[in-house]
Amino acid sequence: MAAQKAVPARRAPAKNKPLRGELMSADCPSRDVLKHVTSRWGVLLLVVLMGGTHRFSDLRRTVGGVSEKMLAQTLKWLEADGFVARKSYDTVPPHVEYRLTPLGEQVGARVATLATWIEDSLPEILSAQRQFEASAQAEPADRKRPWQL
Amino acid sequence: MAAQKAVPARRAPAKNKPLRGELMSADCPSRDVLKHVTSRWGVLLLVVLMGGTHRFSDLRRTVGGVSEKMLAQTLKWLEADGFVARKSYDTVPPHVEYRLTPLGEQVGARVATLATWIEDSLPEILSAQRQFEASAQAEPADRKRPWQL
DNA sequence: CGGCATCCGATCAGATACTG
DNA sequence: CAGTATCTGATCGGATGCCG
Repeated sequence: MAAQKAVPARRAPAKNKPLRGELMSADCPSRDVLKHVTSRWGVLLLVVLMGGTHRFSDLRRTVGGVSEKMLAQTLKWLEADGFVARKSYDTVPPHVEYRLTPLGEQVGARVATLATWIEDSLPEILSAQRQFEASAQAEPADRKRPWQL
Repeated sequence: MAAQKAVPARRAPAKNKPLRGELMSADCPSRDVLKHVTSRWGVLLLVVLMGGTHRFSDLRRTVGGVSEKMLAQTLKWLEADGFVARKSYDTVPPHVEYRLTPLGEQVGARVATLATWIEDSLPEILSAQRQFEASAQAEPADRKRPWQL
């Protein structure tokens, strides 16, 4: 006997939300895709590639701080997920180009929207951060710490 | 005096892109915000909180696989960035509620858009993954593939 | 209940060196 | 130029235990 219910059916739909939430399942395959897409360099790579085809070294130069290893690694993830197409010209000095697939352009657009919003809203965010820090030390709850942090 | 240029001015605008690209700077503060928002649990938390106010244990139960430590950690990041508001009722059994701030709702909406797209497109993505794996072993060495998109 | 502190293993990520 | 391989340090992230 399966001890547990066949389908836990992530609880009754309730009156709550519009969120499909299969993503909340921990074993949902979406998690892996999300991981690649939202990875440190995945986001930046998708944004850059929204601008068109780029070469390996090109990407390396454009995305500040990325190492060759992580660039290759992340490109492989995105390629395996079907978001990036890799084209290799068999010339003397190797020449490889990367571009988004149609699928990649769709996810890239959404990632770019997020990234752009953050950039545009950075002033507000930084302001909110300062406010938080200020009120954080303003209410140490019960003055348990005389010293600042 | 500053030995280096005051403002490297991330290169001429060129004819290139709509990408502001301050994000590509490696030392851009946006990177940190992006890191919190796109972190493993940050994404899921924002999506869940788009559905309204939730308690700590509530979130713990809803987001499959998250540990208390990471939940607390991620909530703190998001709170410090001004995306999440934490409200603590001083009752006997502690009662703490988390909800999105107006700023958080904006970033949350974009994150949710991305997450939703991935869920909806999962069939296509999985299909693309299989295609890749298939053609990957079909061209083990130097067999160039006419990359079909 | 809602945390925080600690220990510890797993994974990430960078520097370096080497290959086609 | 475009990677791959390896070694190592940093960080992530989970389990446990304690406190308010």
